[in-house]
Amino acid sequence: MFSKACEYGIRATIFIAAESLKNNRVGQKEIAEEIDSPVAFTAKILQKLVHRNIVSSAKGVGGGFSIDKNRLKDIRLVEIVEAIDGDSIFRGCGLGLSDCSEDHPCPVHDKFKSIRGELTVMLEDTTLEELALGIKSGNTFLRY
Amino acid sequence: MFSKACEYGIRATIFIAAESLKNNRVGQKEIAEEIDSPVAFTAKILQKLVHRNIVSSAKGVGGGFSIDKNRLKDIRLVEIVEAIDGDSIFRGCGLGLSDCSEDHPCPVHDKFKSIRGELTVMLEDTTLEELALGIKSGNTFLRY
DNA sequence: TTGAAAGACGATATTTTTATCTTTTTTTGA
DNA sequence: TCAAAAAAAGATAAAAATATCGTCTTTCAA
Repeated sequence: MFSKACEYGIRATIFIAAESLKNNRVGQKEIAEEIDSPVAFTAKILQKLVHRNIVSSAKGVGGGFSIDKNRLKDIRLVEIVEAIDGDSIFRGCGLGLSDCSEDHPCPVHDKFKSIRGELTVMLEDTTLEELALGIKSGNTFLRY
Repeated sequence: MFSKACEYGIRATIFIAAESLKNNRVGQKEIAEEIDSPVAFTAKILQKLVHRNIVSSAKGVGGGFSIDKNRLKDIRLVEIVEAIDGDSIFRGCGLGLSDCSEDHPCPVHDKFKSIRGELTVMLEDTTLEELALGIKSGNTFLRY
Protein backbone atom coordinates (compact mmCIF):
# COMPACT_ATOMS: atom_id res chain seq x y z
CA MET A 1 0.00 0.00 0.00
CA PHE A 2 2.52 2.57 1.21
CA SER A 3 6.29 2.49 0.73
CA LYS A 4 8.47 1.60 3.69
CA ALA A 5 9.61 5.23 3.75
CA CYS A 6 5.98 6.31 4.12
CA GLU A 7 5.27 3.80 6.87
CA TYR A 8 8.27 5.06 8.84
CA GLY A 9 7.27 8.64 8.14
CA ILE A 10 3.75 8.17 9.47
CA ARG A 11 4.92 6.31 12.55
CA ALA A 12 7.62 8.90 13.26
CA THR A 13 5.18 11.77 12.89
CA ILE A 14 2.65 10.15 15.22
CA PHE A 15 5.38 9.62 17.81
CA ILE A 16 6.54 13.22 17.54
CA ALA A 17 2.92 14.33 17.85
CA ALA A 18 2.34 12.21 20.94
CA GLU A 19 5.48 13.58 22.60
CA SER A 20 4.56 17.11 21.59
CA LEU A 21 1.32 16.68 23.54
CA LYS A 22 3.61 16.25 26.55
CA ASN A 23 5.68 19.27 25.49
CA ASN A 24 8.70 17.12 24.65
CA ARG A 25 11.07 17.46 21.76
CA VAL A 26 12.47 14.16 20.53
CA GLY A 27 15.72 13.30 18.77
CA GLN A 28 16.33 11.11 15.73
CA LYS A 29 17.75 8.29 17.79
CA GLU A 30 14.86 8.21 20.20
CA ILE A 31 12.35 8.30 17.36
CA ALA A 32 14.01 5.42 15.53
CA GLU A 33 14.09 3.38 18.73
CA GLU A 34 10.48 4.03 19.57
CA ILE A 35 9.14 3.19 16.14
CA ASP A 36 11.72 0.46 15.41
CA SER A 37 13.16 1.91 12.23
CA PRO A 38 16.65 2.55 10.79
CA VAL A 39 17.77 5.85 12.24
CA ALA A 40 19.59 7.43 9.27
CA PHE A 41 16.87 6.45 6.82
CA THR A 42 14.22 7.82 9.14
CA ALA A 43 16.18 11.07 9.48
CA LYS A 44 16.07 11.47 5.69
CA ILE A 45 12.32 11.09 5.70
CA LEU A 46 11.96 13.55 8.56
CA GLN A 47 13.76 16.11 6.42
CA LYS A 48 11.00 15.94 3.84
CA LEU A 49 8.41 16.51 6.54
CA VAL A 50 10.39 19.44 7.92
CA HIS A 51 10.59 21.01 4.46
CA ARG A 52 6.84 20.63 4.11
CA ASN A 53 6.37 22.29 7.49
CA ILE A 54 4.61 19.26 8.90
CA VAL A 55 7.13 18.83 11.69
CA SER A 56 9.60 21.41 12.96
CA SER A 57 13.16 20.75 14.06
CA ALA A 58 15.74 22.46 16.23
CA LYS A 59 19.47 21.91 15.99
CA GLY A 60 21.98 21.95 18.81
CA VAL A 61 21.92 20.96 22.43
CA GLY A 62 18.37 20.29 23.58
CA GLY A 63 17.18 20.23 20.00
CA GLY A 64 15.00 17.67 18.26
CA PHE A 65 11.69 17.34 16.46
CA SER A 66 8.31 18.63 17.54
CA ILE A 67 4.93 19.75 16.26
CA ASP A 68 2.98 22.71 17.60
CA LYS A 69 0.22 21.26 19.77
CA ASN A 70 -2.34 23.62 18.34
CA ARG A 71 -1.76 22.33 14.82
CA LEU A 72 -2.31 18.65 15.62
CA LYS A 73 -6.02 18.79 14.92
CA ASP A 74 -5.41 20.42 11.54
CA ILE A 75 -2.70 18.11 10.17
CA ARG A 76 -4.21 15.22 8.21
CA LEU A 77 -2.69 11.86 7.39
CA VAL A 78 -3.04 12.65 3.71
CA GLU A 79 -0.42 15.41 3.97
CA ILE A 80 2.19 13.01 5.27
CA VAL A 81 1.45 10.42 2.60
CA GLU A 82 1.58 13.00 -0.17
CA ALA A 83 4.85 14.43 1.14
CA ILE A 84 6.55 11.03 0.99
CA ASP A 85 4.80 8.86 -1.61
CA GLY A 86 3.27 11.58 -3.76
CA ASP A 87 -0.25 11.33 -5.10
CA SER A 88 0.05 8.15 -7.18
CA ILE A 89 -2.04 6.23 -4.67
CA PHE A 90 -4.87 8.70 -5.25
CA ARG A 91 -4.46 9.37 -8.95
CA GLY A 92 -2.77 6.31 -10.44
CA CYS A 93 -4.56 3.57 -12.38
CA GLY A 94 -4.95 0.27 -10.53
CA LEU A 95 -3.42 -1.59 -13.45
CA GLY A 96 -0.68 0.96 -14.17
CA LEU A 97 -2.11 2.42 -17.38
CA SER A 98 -0.70 5.86 -18.08
CA ASP A 99 -3.89 7.11 -19.66
CA CYS A 100 -6.75 5.52 -17.72
CA SER A 101 -9.86 7.69 -17.36
CA GLU A 102 -13.62 7.62 -17.50
CA ASP A 103 -13.38 7.85 -21.29
CA HIS A 104 -10.66 5.23 -21.59
CA PRO A 105 -10.99 3.01 -18.53
CA CYS A 106 -8.95 -0.04 -17.60
CA PRO A 107 -10.95 -3.19 -16.77
CA VAL A 108 -10.97 -2.45 -13.05
CA HIS A 109 -11.40 1.31 -13.27
CA ASP A 110 -14.86 1.50 -11.71
CA LYS A 111 -14.17 -1.14 -9.12
CA PHE A 112 -11.07 0.67 -7.91
CA LYS A 113 -12.62 4.08 -8.00
CA SER A 114 -14.79 3.55 -4.95
CA ILE A 115 -12.03 1.93 -2.93
CA ARG A 116 -9.56 4.64 -3.80
CA GLY A 117 -12.20 7.20 -2.93
CA GLU A 118 -12.75 5.73 0.52
CA LEU A 119 -9.03 5.59 1.14
CA THR A 120 -8.72 9.23 0.18
CA VAL A 121 -11.61 10.27 2.43
CA MET A 122 -10.14 8.31 5.30
CA LEU A 123 -6.71 9.89 4.92
CA GLU A 124 -8.23 13.35 4.58
CA ASP A 125 -10.41 12.89 7.65
CA THR A 126 -7.81 11.46 9.97
CA THR A 127 -5.98 14.02 12.09
CA LEU A 128 -2.63 13.70 13.80
CA GLU A 129 -4.33 14.63 17.03
CA GLU A 130 -6.56 11.59 17.18
CA LEU A 131 -3.68 9.30 16.24
CA ALA A 132 -1.44 10.85 18.90
CA LEU A 133 -4.17 10.50 21.53
CA GLY A 134 -4.43 6.79 20.73
CA ILE A 135 -0.73 6.40 21.54
CA LYS A 136 -0.98 8.55 24.63
CA SER A 137 -3.86 6.52 26.02
CA GLY A 138 -2.04 3.24 25.36
CA ASN A 139 -4.76 2.01 23.02
CA THR A 140 -2.51 1.88 19.96
CA PHE A 141 1.15 1.11 19.28
CA LEU A 142 3.96 2.17 16.97
CA ARG A 143 6.12 -0.92 16.89
CA TYR A 144 6.08 -4.74 16.57
CA MET B 1 -1.12 -0.63 -4.66
CA PHE B 2 0.08 -3.61 -6.69
CA SER B 3 3.62 -4.29 -7.90
CA LYS B 4 4.42 -3.74 -11.55
CA ALA B 5 4.69 -7.50 -11.92
CA CYS B 6 1.14 -7.84 -10.62
CA GLU B 7 -0.20 -5.13 -12.91
CA TYR B 8 1.34 -6.87 -15.91
CA GLY B 9 0.08 -10.22 -14.66
CA ILE B 10 -3.50 -9.02 -14.35
CA ARG B 11 -3.45 -7.31 -17.73
CA ALA B 12 -1.89 -10.34 -19.41
CA THR B 13 -4.43 -12.69 -17.87
CA ILE B 14 -7.34 -10.52 -18.96
CA PHE B 15 -5.98 -10.43 -22.49
CA ILE B 16 -5.53 -14.20 -22.57
CA ALA B 17 -9.07 -14.58 -21.22
CA ALA B 18 -10.50 -12.28 -23.87
CA GLU B 19 -8.72 -14.18 -26.65
CA SER B 20 -9.77 -17.49 -25.15
CA LEU B 21 -13.38 -16.35 -25.53
CA LYS B 22 -12.60 -16.27 -29.25
CA ASN B 23 -10.90 -19.68 -29.03
CA ASN B 24 -7.46 -18.20 -29.69
CA ARG B 25 -4.19 -19.12 -28.10
CA VAL B 26 -1.78 -16.19 -27.77
CA GLY B 27 2.01 -16.05 -27.63
CA GLN B 28 4.30 -14.13 -25.29
CA LYS B 29 5.18 -11.57 -27.90
CA GLU B 30 1.59 -10.84 -28.82
CA ILE B 31 0.60 -10.55 -25.17
CA ALA B 32 3.40 -8.10 -24.42
CA GLU B 33 2.47 -6.00 -27.43
CA GLU B 34 -1.21 -5.89 -26.58
CA ILE B 35 -0.72 -4.93 -22.97
CA ASP B 36 2.37 -2.77 -23.57
CA SER B 37 4.76 -4.62 -21.24
CA PRO B 38 8.33 -5.98 -21.46
CA VAL B 39 8.05 -9.40 -23.07
CA ALA B 40 10.64 -11.38 -21.10
CA PHE B 41 9.51 -9.98 -17.78
CA THR B 42 5.91 -10.73 -18.63
CA ALA B 43 6.88 -14.26 -19.61
CA LYS B 44 8.34 -14.78 -16.14
CA ILE B 45 5.11 -13.67 -14.54
CA LEU B 46 3.08 -15.92 -16.82
CA GLN B 47 5.11 -18.86 -15.55
CA LYS B 48 3.84 -18.25 -12.04
CA LEU B 49 0.29 -18.21 -13.32
CA VAL B 50 0.87 -21.42 -15.25
CA HIS B 51 2.26 -23.12 -12.14
CA ARG B 52 -0.82 -22.03 -10.22
CA ASN B 53 -3.03 -23.45 -12.97
CA ILE B 54 -4.61 -20.07 -13.63
CA VAL B 55 -3.53 -20.05 -17.27
CA SER B 56 -2.40 -23.02 -19.33
CA SER B 57 0.37 -23.02 -21.88
CA ALA B 58 1.41 -25.13 -24.87
CA LYS B 59 4.91 -25.31 -26.29
CA GLY B 60 5.87 -25.74 -29.89
CA VAL B 61 4.38 -24.72 -33.18
CA GLY B 62 0.90 -23.29 -32.73
CA GLY B 63 1.43 -23.11 -28.98
CA GLY B 64 0.78 -20.22 -26.63
CA PHE B 65 -1.30 -19.32 -23.62
CA SER B 66 -5.00 -19.86 -23.04
CA ILE B 67 -7.63 -20.34 -20.38
CA ASP B 68 -10.48 -22.81 -20.57
CA LYS B 69 -13.58 -20.77 -21.42
CA ASN B 70 -15.68 -22.65 -18.90
CA ARG B 71 -13.39 -21.62 -16.06
CA LEU B 72 -13.51 -17.88 -16.72
CA LYS B 73 -16.49 -17.31 -14.48
CA ASP B 74 -14.80 -19.16 -11.63
CA ILE B 75 -11.39 -17.47 -11.69
CA ARG B 76 -11.30 -14.43 -9.43
CA LEU B 77 -8.97 -11.46 -9.52
CA VAL B 78 -7.83 -12.31 -6.01
CA GLU B 79 -6.17 -15.51 -7.24
CA ILE B 80 -3.97 -13.61 -9.67
CA VAL B 81 -2.96 -11.03 -7.08
CA GLU B 82 -2.15 -13.71 -4.52
CA ALA B 83 -0.11 -15.69 -7.03
CA ILE B 84 2.10 -12.70 -7.82
CA ASP B 85 2.11 -10.33 -4.82
CA GLY B 86 1.17 -12.78 -2.09
CA ASP B 87 -1.30 -11.93 0.62
CA SER B 88 0.47 -8.97 2.20
CA ILE B 89 -2.09 -6.57 0.77
CA PHE B 90 -4.82 -8.49 2.61
CA ARG B 91 -2.97 -9.38 5.78
CA GLY B 92 -0.25 -6.79 6.27
CA CYS B 93 -0.47 -3.86 8.66
CA GLY B 94 -1.00 -0.47 7.04
CA LEU B 95 1.98 0.94 8.91
CA GLY B 96 4.21 -2.13 8.48
CA LEU B 97 4.06 -3.45 12.04
CA SER B 98 4.92 -7.14 12.20
CA ASP B 99 2.55 -7.81 15.05
CA CYS B 100 -0.47 -5.62 14.48
CA SER B 101 -3.79 -7.10 15.60
CA GLU B 102 -7.03 -6.33 17.37
CA ASP B 103 -5.23 -6.79 20.68
CA HIS B 104 -2.19 -4.76 19.66
CA PRO B 105 -3.36 -2.36 16.95
CA CYS B 106 -1.38 0.28 15.13
CA PRO B 107 -2.87 3.78 15.12
CA VAL B 108 -4.65 3.26 11.80
CA HIS B 109 -5.68 -0.36 12.34
CA ASP B 110 -9.43 0.20 12.44
CA LYS B 111 -9.43 2.77 9.70
CA PHE B 112 -7.58 0.47 7.36
CA LYS B 113 -9.57 -2.59 8.26
CA SER B 114 -12.70 -1.50 6.42
CA ILE B 115 -10.82 -0.35 3.34
CA ARG B 116 -8.79 -3.52 3.18
CA GLY B 117 -11.99 -5.47 3.65
CA GLU B 118 -13.67 -3.81 0.72
CA LEU B 119 -10.65 -4.33 -1.45
CA THR B 120 -10.64 -8.00 -0.54
CA VAL B 121 -14.36 -8.37 -1.27
CA MET B 122 -13.94 -6.62 -4.59
CA LEU B 123 -11.04 -8.85 -5.65
CA GLU B 124 -12.90 -11.95 -4.51
CA ASP B 125 -16.07 -10.97 -6.35
CA THR B 126 -14.52 -9.97 -9.63
CA THR B 127 -14.31 -12.75 -12.22
CA LEU B 128 -12.06 -13.02 -15.21
CA GLU B 129 -15.13 -13.49 -17.34
CA GLU B 130 -16.57 -10.06 -16.66
CA LEU B 131 -13.19 -8.41 -17.18
CA ALA B 132 -12.67 -10.26 -20.46
CA LEU B 133 -16.16 -9.29 -21.66
CA GLY B 134 -15.34 -5.63 -21.02
CA ILE B 135 -12.36 -5.93 -23.36
CA LYS B 136 -14.33 -7.86 -25.94
CA SER B 137 -17.08 -5.26 -26.03
CA GLY B 138 -14.58 -2.43 -26.39
CA ASN B 139 -15.69 -0.79 -23.16
CA THR B 140 -12.36 -1.20 -21.39
CA PHE B 141 -8.70 -1.19 -22.41
CA LEU B 142 -5.43 -2.87 -21.51
CA ARG B 143 -2.91 -0.28 -22.54
CA TYR B 144 -2.02 3.45 -22.41
C1' DT C 1 35.10 30.89 23.20
C1' DT C 2 35.12 26.44 22.97
C1' DG C 3 33.39 21.72 23.22
C1' DA C 4 29.58 18.74 22.91
C1' DA C 5 24.97 17.80 21.19
C1' DA C 6 22.05 17.54 17.61
C1' DG C 7 20.10 18.01 12.98
C1' DA C 8 21.42 18.63 7.67
C1' DC C 9 23.49 16.95 3.83
C1' DG C 10 26.14 14.41 0.51
C1' DA C 11 28.27 10.14 -0.77
C1' DT C 12 28.14 5.39 -0.78
C1' DA C 13 26.41 0.65 -0.07
C1' DT C 14 22.99 -2.99 -0.07
C1' DT C 15 18.76 -5.13 -1.34
C1' DT C 16 14.76 -5.67 -4.05
C1' DT C 17 12.34 -5.02 -8.13
C1' DT C 18 12.23 -4.67 -12.84
C1' DA C 19 14.12 -5.92 -17.22
C1' DT C 20 17.02 -8.35 -20.75
C1' DC C 21 19.63 -11.97 -22.96
C1' DT C 22 20.92 -16.69 -23.90
C1' DT C 23 20.26 -21.44 -23.85
C1' DT C 24 17.34 -25.48 -23.35
C1' DT C 25 13.27 -28.19 -23.96
C1' DT C 26 9.07 -29.43 -26.14
C1' DT C 27 6.00 -29.76 -29.97
C1' DT C 28 4.47 -29.82 -34.62
C1' DG C 29 4.45 -30.39 -39.40
C1' DA C 30 6.90 -30.90 -43.66
C1' DT D 1 14.00 -37.18 -39.08
C1' DC D 2 14.67 -32.50 -39.20
C1' DA D 3 13.76 -27.61 -38.95
C1' DA D 4 11.06 -24.14 -37.10
C1' DA D 5 8.13 -22.35 -33.50
C1' DA D 6 7.24 -21.57 -29.05
C1' DA D 7 7.49 -21.77 -24.02
C1' DA D 8 10.78 -22.75 -19.89
C1' DA D 9 14.61 -21.75 -17.38
C1' DG D 10 18.93 -19.73 -15.99
C1' DA D 11 22.21 -16.02 -15.98
C1' DT D 12 22.97 -11.36 -16.04
C1' DA D 13 22.01 -6.31 -16.02
C1' DA D 14 19.80 -2.00 -14.82
C1' DA D 15 17.00 0.76 -11.93
C1' DA D 16 14.72 1.90 -7.78
C1' DA D 17 14.10 1.54 -2.92
C1' DT D 18 16.11 0.95 1.35
C1' DA D 19 19.87 1.64 4.45
C1' DT D 20 24.48 3.36 6.24
C1' DC D 21 28.43 6.41 6.93
C1' DG D 22 31.09 10.52 7.33
C1' DT D 23 31.31 15.36 7.40
C1' DC D 24 29.32 19.94 7.97
C1' DT D 25 26.55 23.38 10.38
C1' DT D 26 23.99 25.21 14.11
C1' DT D 27 23.04 25.80 18.90
C1' DC D 28 23.69 25.83 23.68
C1' DA D 29 25.98 26.03 27.93
C1' DA D 30 29.93 25.75 30.73
